[in-house]
Amino acid sequence: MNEIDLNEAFIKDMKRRFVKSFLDMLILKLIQDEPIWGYKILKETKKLYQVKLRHGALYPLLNMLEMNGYIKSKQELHKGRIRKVYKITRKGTQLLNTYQNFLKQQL
Amino acid sequence: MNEIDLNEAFIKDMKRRFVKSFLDMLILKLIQDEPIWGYKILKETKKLYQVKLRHGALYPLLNMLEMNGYIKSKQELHKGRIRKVYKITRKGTQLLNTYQNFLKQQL
DNA sequence: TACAATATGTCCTCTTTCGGACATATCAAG
DNA sequence: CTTGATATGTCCGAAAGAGGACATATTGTA
Repeated sequence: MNEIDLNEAFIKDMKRRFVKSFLDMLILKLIQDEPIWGYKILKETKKLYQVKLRHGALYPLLNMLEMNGYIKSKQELHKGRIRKVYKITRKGTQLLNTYQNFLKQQL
Repeated sequence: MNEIDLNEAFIKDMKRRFVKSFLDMLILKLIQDEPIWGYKILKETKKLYQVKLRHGALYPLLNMLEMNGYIKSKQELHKGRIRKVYKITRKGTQLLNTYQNFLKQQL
């Protein structure tokens, strides 16, 4: 492995660590951008972040975020299937702001 | 728990997660600031970061960083006790730069 | 002379996390 | 009419990680 490959592997590892630790915040950020449902989050993250997000990890996480009042779901019927479309709450927005301020301090 | 306490608890949790995921980078940063040995790192982090860093976690980490060529140790005799004083290598400095650039992109 | 501090190291168990399997239902396309 | 996509959910065994114990040696202090 040359230096460039090592660097790419390192960045990939940083990404992996970051997603592992702050997945809930990244999901919250996605929901803040636009109301979205679980299945679409799976597709979006696959496309945008090259992150293998398991649905078995995502759905419990979304339910937890809602239980804590950071997001709020609304059932929408779309072509015979029920979607749980989430949008961020004021409490969720506040949390995300605190998170972003925290991150800035780490630089 | 009121809102302020919740926020403080959240920041504390973010800190915990960050240290958990990027401890090696934080240690590397400390070594970059000035050559330092393990025991002093334990004292410094306790004082500065309010992080309970176990020596049983730190020493293997330092050895791993040296094995990978990011830091280099030099044994120094101080009042009859041997200290392994570490300083950062060029490879280590490059790694830290990559890490910091990565972090900036996460904002 | 015993206890706290300095200094570095390993090891083993408990807990947490992860990845994949199991589960269910509808719809669209071949 | 079966397979793939959409959509959401639980569960469990394996792997990884954390925390504290074990280990050793010297120095400073009460």
